[in-house]
Amino acid sequence: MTDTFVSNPSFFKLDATLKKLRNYWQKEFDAKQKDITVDQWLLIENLYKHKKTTHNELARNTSKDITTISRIIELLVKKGLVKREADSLDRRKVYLQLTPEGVDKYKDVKPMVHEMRKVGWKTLSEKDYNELTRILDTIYANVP
Amino acid sequence: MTDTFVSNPSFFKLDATLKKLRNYWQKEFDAKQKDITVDQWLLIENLYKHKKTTHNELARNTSKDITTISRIIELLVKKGLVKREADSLDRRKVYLQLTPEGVDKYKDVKPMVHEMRKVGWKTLSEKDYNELTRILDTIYANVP
DNA sequence: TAGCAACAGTTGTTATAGCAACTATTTTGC
DNA sequence: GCAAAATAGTTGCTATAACAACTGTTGCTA
Repeated sequence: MTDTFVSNPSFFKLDATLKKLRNYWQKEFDAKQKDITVDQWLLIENLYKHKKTTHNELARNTSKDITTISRIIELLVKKGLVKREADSLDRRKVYLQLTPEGVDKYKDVKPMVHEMRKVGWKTLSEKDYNELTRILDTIYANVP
Repeated sequence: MTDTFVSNPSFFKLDATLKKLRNYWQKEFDAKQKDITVDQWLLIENLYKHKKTTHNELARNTSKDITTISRIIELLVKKGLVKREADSLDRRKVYLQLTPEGVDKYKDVKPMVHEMRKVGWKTLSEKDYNELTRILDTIYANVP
């Protein structure tokens, strides 16, 4: 591993790519008046897959801070897309799940997300995808 | 390009990796009481390299919104690390440059940044780095 | 079983991200 | 020349990120 390449700004490149993707997604959401943010979408997607989870599980699944989850969920509840349900045995726990409107939102937005995911990859191969996954997983594992 | 791999969450992985890196850097900065954030560091690094730039140039160089630049610079000015200087010809323009304290901060923090950059890459090769760069650049170019 | 640690979640605060609207200049087009 | 457009930067607002401190609940253990 040479010095020059270590000094190269991969942090910057990750950041720039992620911002480009996030802005693209958000502009498409706004253009089609989906009335959600990218991160709100990520929680909706996760709640659709897991049906019934706690704040903690959602935080782990999405790589988000639990305080951030708490605040995004608050917004989704206000929008009527998510409902909270207290655990009858452990009164500290609150289960989260999509409302019927939340499920509708998922089904409404899902196709355009699928198309947008294709856009970033249109000139890349499955091998590229596996390489990216491998490298990012390795960096993730290397960092304390 | 198969459907399954398109639906895989590369967005999520980028986000998670970047957060891991950012949190690691921030914790190291805090532990050694450098009294800066990761993004403040990125601006300092950029100002050290370019000596004298405008808000606009800095925004382009760092892939940050110009309003974000404006606010981070405000914090750096308050800390005495950056100074603003009006252009004598075009009174709309403000040049930014590091103060002597800003240069000291750069030289103080630079070595640990260099070490931290190594940490993420310790089990990866230069070929991996080139692959990551190529793939991220391609995604960046693919996204409108 | 009393006390305390651990756990689940919320709230306060500061920072970054981005859009819209704004001021103040400079440039352009006629 | 002068009005309109473009440019440089700031401010207001909402959202996400993360830490610290907080409430309330449950589990552990001396």
